[in-house]
Amino acid sequence: MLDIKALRADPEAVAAQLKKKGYELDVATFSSLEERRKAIQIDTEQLQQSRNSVSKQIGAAMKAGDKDKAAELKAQTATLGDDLNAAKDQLNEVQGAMESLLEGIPNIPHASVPAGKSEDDNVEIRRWGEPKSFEFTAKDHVDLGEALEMLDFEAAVKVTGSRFAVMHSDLARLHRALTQFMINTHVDEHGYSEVYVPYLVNAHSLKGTGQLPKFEEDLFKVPVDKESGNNDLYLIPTAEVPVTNLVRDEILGDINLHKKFVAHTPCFRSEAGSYGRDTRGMIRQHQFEKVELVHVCRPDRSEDVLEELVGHAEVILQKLELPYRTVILCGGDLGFSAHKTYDIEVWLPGQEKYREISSCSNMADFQSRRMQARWRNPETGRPELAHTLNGSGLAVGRTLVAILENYQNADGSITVPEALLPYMGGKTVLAKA
RNA sequence: GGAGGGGUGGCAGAGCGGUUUAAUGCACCAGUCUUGAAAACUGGCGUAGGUUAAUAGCCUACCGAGAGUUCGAAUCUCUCCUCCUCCGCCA
Repeated sequence: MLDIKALRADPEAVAAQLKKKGYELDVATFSSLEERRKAIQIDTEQLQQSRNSVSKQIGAAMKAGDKDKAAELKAQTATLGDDLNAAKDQLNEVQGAMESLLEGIPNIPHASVPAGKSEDDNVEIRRWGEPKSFEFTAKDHVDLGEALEMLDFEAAVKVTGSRFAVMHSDLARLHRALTQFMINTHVDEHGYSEVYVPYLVNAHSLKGTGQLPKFEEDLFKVPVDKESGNNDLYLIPTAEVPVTNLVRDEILGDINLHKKFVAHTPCFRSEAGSYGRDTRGMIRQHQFEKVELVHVCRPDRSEDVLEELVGHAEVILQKLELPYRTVILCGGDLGFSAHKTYDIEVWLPGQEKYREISSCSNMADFQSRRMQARWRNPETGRPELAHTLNGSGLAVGRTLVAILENYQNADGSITVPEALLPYMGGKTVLAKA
């Protein structure tokens, strides 16, 4: 959510910044709504004030035993109640309208975000590693995994449906090894605090991180009370939701506020609207594992923290010796809540393309404002909004895809990356039994 | 799943229809005293919104959440959430 005070002060300036994101802010609607809100709120509060004052006088009269005076004062309030209720209704309506308007406005992009409409306009920042040249025709992970009889999409269709996967034996172990390797690296070498969180969350949390109310169709909903639908839960689309919401409604006291969490969770996405995209293989699934990094920091640090965060994610690919490039997202490709985002794209020989494997974003105060995540600034002594950031470190399923395709051998076997050997119980190669 | 009891400021804890402007204690901050500290004493000490040049005043709201009764609700009623105790079931 944007700062309504900034919007009031200069809506045109905010609109100009949002334009970079391809979002047209309706300044006229905002301004007229704001004018109504102001008038109605002042009116309502004045009515409340007079009611409070009369009630107090009635109380005093009752106490003094002056029943006539009390009755007389009561008579005065005859229409006050109705007027007040009417005013309150109006106020609720206009405030509700203002809130939904605000909730629908995306975050403002950082000054360093390049202009552009789509992912084609993202700007490459750096490359690491050289795409390996094979002396044979490189296969994609589906052909490799199925030939090894370790990856089975048909079984997943039978058990559940499309966009799910079943993994067997050494491949399942490699998948698990990746998760352990990533978490250990972030905890032992990057100083993250490991956290285990629920995979089902309430609507309040999703509102805090910005998935609701706008993107409900991307989520899997789990009905709890079928009749009222009031307390329905949602499967998390990313650990960002439960982890970032740990600081919701908190005022953190740390003098140099900086929390770093790492969490491994499955992620569930309905992928509504992506029919036909990446239908082959494990690239786009309804369920996938992800190791997520979340930072909560003081506002003046978030720019630097974003650079640290991207670096931590990149280390995983470097240790796995997987070639990648890092891009900064252009305004048009930036997510709803993001202030600035770097994507890390890993080289996939099967597609001969760099594909997204991590997305690291500074949300600035956009999420904090929604969820009232604050810290006490020792310089002012007052609670101020913290900044939140998150990034994949990394998407486990896609990393597995990258390993299959980059570490494939001519006979269809897969060499285990050196960094994962300690987790593989002596296995050095994935080969057909 | 059944029975009962709770949710009040950073914490503990009173209040159970009307000067509540939420007592009191602890913690915290400032001051007095002191060479310094402690103790003692004095004062301060919530959050959000509105208005405003203002982080000055003033106003409004907030006692788990929402709705209701009332001139007036922390206090009464209803619904929900949540915690605790006991019983049952259970990885």
